[in-house]
Amino acid sequence: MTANKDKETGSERISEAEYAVMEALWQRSPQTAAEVCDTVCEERGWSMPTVKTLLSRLVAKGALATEPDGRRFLYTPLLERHTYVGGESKRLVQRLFGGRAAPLFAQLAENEALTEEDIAEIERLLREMKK
Amino acid sequence: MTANKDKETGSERISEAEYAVMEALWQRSPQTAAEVCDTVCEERGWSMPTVKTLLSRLVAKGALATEPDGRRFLYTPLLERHTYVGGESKRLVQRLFGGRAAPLFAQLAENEALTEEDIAEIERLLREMKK
DNA sequence: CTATTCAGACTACAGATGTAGTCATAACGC
DNA sequence: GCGTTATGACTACATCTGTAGTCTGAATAG
Repeated sequence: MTANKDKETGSERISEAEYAVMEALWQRSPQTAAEVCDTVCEERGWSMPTVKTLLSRLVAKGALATEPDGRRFLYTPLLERHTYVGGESKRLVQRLFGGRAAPLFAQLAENEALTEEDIAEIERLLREMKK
Repeated sequence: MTANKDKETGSERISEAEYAVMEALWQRSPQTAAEVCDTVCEERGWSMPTVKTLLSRLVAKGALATEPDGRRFLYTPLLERHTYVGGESKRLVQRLFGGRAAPLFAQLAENEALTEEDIAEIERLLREMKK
């Protein structure tokens, strides 16, 4: 997985369209191209060629693995959702908040992006962190 | 400023290179193109034409205003840093965390991206929010 | 066995982005 | 007033991203 990790932190990033495909496969994999399209094409307004392109690019980026199944491939993520999401979060914090999380939190609080459930959850996490 | 706000939330986004230019002008404005270059060119490895292009694109996007000063322009942000940063934060949360902030917080906590100062600050903010 | 199908491989193109070069001219300096 | 200069306007090109079309042939179906 080390090589895969390099891909994530290197210059090849997963684009937003590619992320939508990854999300579908994180939820359920392995899947064929047609199955992925069933999952995302209606909601994204894509057609099958689009999905196939994105899958192909993700394979080239090392984010997906392929397993032949008859004449088609079964696609499986090599890049974990957790890894991707963590990288993107950290990147935003570093890029816009000087690497500090508190200003981000303040920003979200100010935008009323924090629900009561969020607050309760964060408090619980803070308590755990103090142990 | 309403029109400007539309620009931010519309399809025209500020790219990363453009953001670097904005950051320089948020720190100090108005500035001329040459002054902006003095600020960012060495650190980014850019030359003057690059900065000029980015400034020009930002003006076209409505993020910067120009004021003639002799044969050159003084550039001033129309898009506030606060607005931009808030939009990007919200966008990440919506895109990767289903619109919920707590999972983002948990992610940052897990990545050891939270300093003790961050935690203290967040606790303070939580207390204020409960008033 | 044959006809059909479907999915990967390959291609296309527009727009966005990153980085930079060229040129004309109004402003500047002497 | 004249020569110089700096800067905006315009252009260039490579890469990335978004979206999709075409084609071939191996797998599939009958």
